[in-house]
Amino acid sequence: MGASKTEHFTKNQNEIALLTKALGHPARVAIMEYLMSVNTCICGDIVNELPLAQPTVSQHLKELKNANLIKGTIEGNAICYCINEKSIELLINYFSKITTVLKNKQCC
Amino acid sequence: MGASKTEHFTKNQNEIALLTKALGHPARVAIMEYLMSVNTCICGDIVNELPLAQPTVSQHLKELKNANLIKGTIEGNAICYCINEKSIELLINYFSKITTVLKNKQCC
DNA sequence: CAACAATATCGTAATATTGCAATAAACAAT
DNA sequence: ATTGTTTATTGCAATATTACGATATTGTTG
Repeated sequence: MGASKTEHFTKNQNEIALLTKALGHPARVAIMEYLMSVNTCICGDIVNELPLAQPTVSQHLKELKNANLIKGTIEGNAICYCINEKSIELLINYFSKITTVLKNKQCC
Repeated sequence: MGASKTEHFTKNQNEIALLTKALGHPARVAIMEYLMSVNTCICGDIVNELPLAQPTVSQHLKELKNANLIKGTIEGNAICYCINEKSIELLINYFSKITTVLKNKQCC
């Protein structure tokens, strides 16, 4: 069918899936890394950094913003993007919880 | 076109994207959480825990295994699955690196 | 070996994603 | 007001994902 049965899963499971899905594309990982690499918010020139056409980059940015992984504020003509630290921390907490639980197991 | 231009991105970017993409579905997050919730490897009955048909679950397990997020070893008739701690740690390290870098910025 | 149990694979339909050309929208600057 | 710059939206083609019924595979047990 192709449509995810999101209604069968918990709110938290859907939230984690939304975040990780948004990161689940090399172009979007590259965007995050570029936002990370420069020492301020990025106003413009994200497109020039990627091997993709402008509409494609715009679409990827939209998805990242939709998942709350980045924030974008209009700065005159351009738009300033930067990483939403809270989402990254949420992911770190989630994965840390997993490893903590796994520490108390001895299999595999 | 629908095909990701993976060849334009770095090996690491593709690796992170592969891992996060594999997690980017609530059913697969639920599988991870179930593997985490019980105190041993799971032999069988993952299907009963999910609101999805057996072939669908099998497919999701295949994708998680493909991304190296879980390990599966044949145990007689059943298959023992458990989380691959290394991949989780890889993700924690990656996201931790991001927050560390962000700490040295003052924008947004 | 036949019957059963647990997983995997195949085939297929419904839907989603990816990518881009063309175009629009919003603002800046001359 | 016209021109240029930056970002978003639309429309569409190619491909990928999701889900599951039917069937195959593999190992267990009587």
